[in-house]
Amino acid sequence: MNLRVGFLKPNRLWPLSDRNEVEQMNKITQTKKRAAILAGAQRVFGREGFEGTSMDAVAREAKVAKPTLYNHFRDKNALYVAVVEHSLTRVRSEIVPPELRDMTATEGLKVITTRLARMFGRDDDVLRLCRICIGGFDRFPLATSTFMYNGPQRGNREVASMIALWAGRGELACDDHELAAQQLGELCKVGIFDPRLYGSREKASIDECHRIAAAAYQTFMARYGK
Amino acid sequence: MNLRVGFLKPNRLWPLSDRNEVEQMNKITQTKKRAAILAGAQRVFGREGFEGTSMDAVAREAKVAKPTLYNHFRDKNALYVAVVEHSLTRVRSEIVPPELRDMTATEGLKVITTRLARMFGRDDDVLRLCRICIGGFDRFPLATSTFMYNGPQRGNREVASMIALWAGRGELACDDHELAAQQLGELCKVGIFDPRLYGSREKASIDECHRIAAAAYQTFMARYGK
DNA sequence: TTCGCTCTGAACCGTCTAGTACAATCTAGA
DNA sequence: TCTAGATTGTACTAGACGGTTCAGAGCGAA
Repeated sequence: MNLRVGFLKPNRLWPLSDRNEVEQMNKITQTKKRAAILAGAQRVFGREGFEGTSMDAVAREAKVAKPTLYNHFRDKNALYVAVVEHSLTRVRSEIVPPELRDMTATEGLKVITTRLARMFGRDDDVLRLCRICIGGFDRFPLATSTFMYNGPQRGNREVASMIALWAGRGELACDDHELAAQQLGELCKVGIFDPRLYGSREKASIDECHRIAAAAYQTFMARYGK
Repeated sequence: MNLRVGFLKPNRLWPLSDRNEVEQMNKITQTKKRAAILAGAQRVFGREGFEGTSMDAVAREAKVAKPTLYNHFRDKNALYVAVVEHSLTRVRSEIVPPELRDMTATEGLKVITTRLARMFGRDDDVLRLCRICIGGFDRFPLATSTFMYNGPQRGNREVASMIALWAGRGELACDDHELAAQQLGELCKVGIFDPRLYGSREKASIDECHRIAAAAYQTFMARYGK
């Protein structure tokens, strides 16, 4: 792949700054195009991996002309990183909503396990994002570590802080909150995430997600409940 | 990529059958070369993915001339599938050894969790194989489903049958052996497998594997122990 | 309408890569 | 030593792909 940075034409969009107000007139169309490109690229990258994805394929999937791609993103690498970041912001869908702090451990953990199982079993964006990051860890270590930090680790920290809260209230018996949170997360993947990751099964049904969530809850409470 | 099947020269090796006895004289060298190619290809595929891997790179890694690659494997696809199969046979390293049947649940589960955690935290071949299969699920569904069937699913079945055995002896309280086995497996990944898969951490230390195994054991026994 | 901008489709360039051809060299048995 | 087959290095072909160029079309604002 040619990594040479092309000549920066002044009308290119990617700096996205230093634009006078007149240029805002087509902004809506532009952001629409940008969104279409990101969505299309996310699908193709998730399916084919970084090297397997051609810019022509992205253009086709996004129903956009190829120069438009390069009008919005400097090159394939930039598009890739943008896809990771974009997917991440969409995925950051509160596993731990604020109202959880007012719930008891038994109530709150039911909410958390249900949300987690549903994410692992049914969210296609999460799946694609994971595939993309696994495939790109070698070429884009920064994007991958951003994903790890803002994705799984952030989720774990949030769950761990809830567990700490409940433990502090005497509702759970747990020393290592971090470990407990990770165990809870893994328990919610059982049978519904890995097979999807390897492409060998379809999206789980809502019932199945509930079943897995309930099993995770039971096991977790057997260990850390009071 | 050109998928056209090339002309089959009669001295090509890949049918690996219909060979007269005289041809066996160089068999040792051949199998050595073949092994070198598979090992090298496994490394490169695991690092770079299918599309990111060039046959020249494999030849370089395996310290072999490019035509030798094609002397052993019809094309890149065949090499890829062979790598998956080969890694699988190596990886099929008894998580559930036969002597487990004579152990009690507490003893046996300690063995199983230790082996699982060690595999997830330290085995590079397993890691590469997972990456390869995740990256190739779309192009090689058969290879991936073979991997799922002979890898994770087979492991789960073996663990589940042991759990059933112990439950039958009254040492565990467990109805859904399959689910329990899957939960045990996931618990042994906690914090040591996913980060490696995403390339964001190194191999776990033996101590850390033991810690994770012990935590998995405790949680599992809290739920299913008597 | 004109101005300024983006989008489009197609053609194009340079590079990389899968796979092949070939002639020379090596290896092991007879 | 002879021989058959495997290996090697190099050079080649055909096609795919990243990225660019260009002329023209669409569109909102003044």
